[in-house]
Amino acid sequence: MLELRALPTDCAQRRQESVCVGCGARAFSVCSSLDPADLAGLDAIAERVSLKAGEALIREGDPAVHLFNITSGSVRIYKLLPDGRRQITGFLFAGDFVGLATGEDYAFSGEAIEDATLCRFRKSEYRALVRERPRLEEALLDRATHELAAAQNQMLLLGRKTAQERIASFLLELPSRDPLRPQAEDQVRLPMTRSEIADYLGLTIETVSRVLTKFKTTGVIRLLSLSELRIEEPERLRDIAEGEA
Amino acid sequence: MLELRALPTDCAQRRQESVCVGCGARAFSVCSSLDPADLAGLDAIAERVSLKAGEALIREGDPAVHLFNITSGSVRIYKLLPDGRRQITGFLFAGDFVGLATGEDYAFSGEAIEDATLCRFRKSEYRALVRERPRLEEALLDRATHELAAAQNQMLLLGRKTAQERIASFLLELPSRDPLRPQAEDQVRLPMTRSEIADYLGLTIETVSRVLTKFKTTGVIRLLSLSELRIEEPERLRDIAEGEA
DNA sequence: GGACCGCCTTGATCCGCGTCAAAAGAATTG
DNA sequence: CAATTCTTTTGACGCGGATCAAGGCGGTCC
Repeated sequence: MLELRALPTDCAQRRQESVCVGCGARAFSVCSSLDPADLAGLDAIAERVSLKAGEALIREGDPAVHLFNITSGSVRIYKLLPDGRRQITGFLFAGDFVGLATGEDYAFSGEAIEDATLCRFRKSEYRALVRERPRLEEALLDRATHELAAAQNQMLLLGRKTAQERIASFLLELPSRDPLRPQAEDQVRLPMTRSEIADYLGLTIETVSRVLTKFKTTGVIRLLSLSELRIEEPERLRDIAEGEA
Repeated sequence: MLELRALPTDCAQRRQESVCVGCGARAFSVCSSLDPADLAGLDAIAERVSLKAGEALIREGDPAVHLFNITSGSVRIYKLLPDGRRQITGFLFAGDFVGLATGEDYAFSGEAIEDATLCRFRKSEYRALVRERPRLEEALLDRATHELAAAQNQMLLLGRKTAQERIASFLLELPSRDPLRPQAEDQVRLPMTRSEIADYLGLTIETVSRVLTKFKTTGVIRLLSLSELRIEEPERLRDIAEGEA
């Protein structure tokens, strides 16, 4: 199947272009570094996948055969300890690449938080393509670099910040994440549950809930609904996030 | 100076080759992916630097002008909160690359733990070189990938493991880190202080000390000196690290 | 609309690890 | 080698956040 698609027939070309060219997430993804000609090459090996909320994308320990680009929705990636303790290592949105930190086997699991659509690539084919497209490789390295910096911030958060500081940091970082839903900086959408926030911040749901309540009663934020809030005093929240309060 | 060195004169060539070709850390670093011809190009832009224990390499917030390859010794990289809380995000050894997770400015500080030697590159020159050497870029992406996987493990550790589990994990990961001092898997050298271990694991020095004492009294490890220990029961330590004890 | 169910909030209690304090080693210096 | 200083160990105590336990609040499904 895949080999057929890669044939440079008019039909295949047209069919494929219609996918990537019209992709709403292209501008935010590594694909943006490909010119139209290269894009066809990507198209040729891309499969579209859609997931319902909660469905798994990859499972820790499985052989890493696929890589993904998220085109809409959101995804959580996480690691588990044998007794079930979970650490969510990232929330990913449209444009994000899944599978960078991957060797032979997946080192983490990934599931859709909300309904999501993705582009799926065979790792072997993707690597071959990357090797011929220096700009794509550069874009991947760039992304890896950003993720490493983000990971270091998260280590600082997990290792040294209090519960209040963690949640303040989280609320400030989130709104800038989903490019398909650009929102005012002080408007925060929480597509994930309290339990997921807790597992991302190294806390329990009770603590997350309590701190949010405290932020609410002190007027720093306002809860519009369970999954929507607004930052009333960004200054104070920033101070809290950096431990200056 | 650098321009001069890059001139392809016989003299410069010889002088440069003598550095990289004889480099004891080459086999473990990204440089290993360069063939002898390319190595000369790297030589041309490399400066050798040596640091005494405690000296700073880069400082968080400074413009990121240099990148480094460690050729001997060890380095700590860390981030600080305004009030001085420190999170060490990594210990680096010979062959490790410093500056991957770097944008315009350094996002972390780096200091030598022990006396160390490094190769220093101007970021702009290094990037230019990388662009012409796909294999080097590939090697960098590979390294970034591994560091990302390691970062996710560290997030799991910081977010969800107990003090005992953290220290057990740490003791198991360390011996494999310094390629210039290959040691039996059960022999662990600790070039860093308790305070640095604590700041790496999100604990206090007191807790680190107490847990090590406990491991000692229960016979899991034996302290040979302050900075040298031996794992007596690797099995049990592995169980503890994964929360199965 | 009522009953169920999953998620979230709130309260009471507990405990692992941080904090504070002091003593015991190591390392460094003159 | 004595004196100083820094690091590590050990002990007593306290607190932030986990755990345990209800209760509230939407949703969804008959």
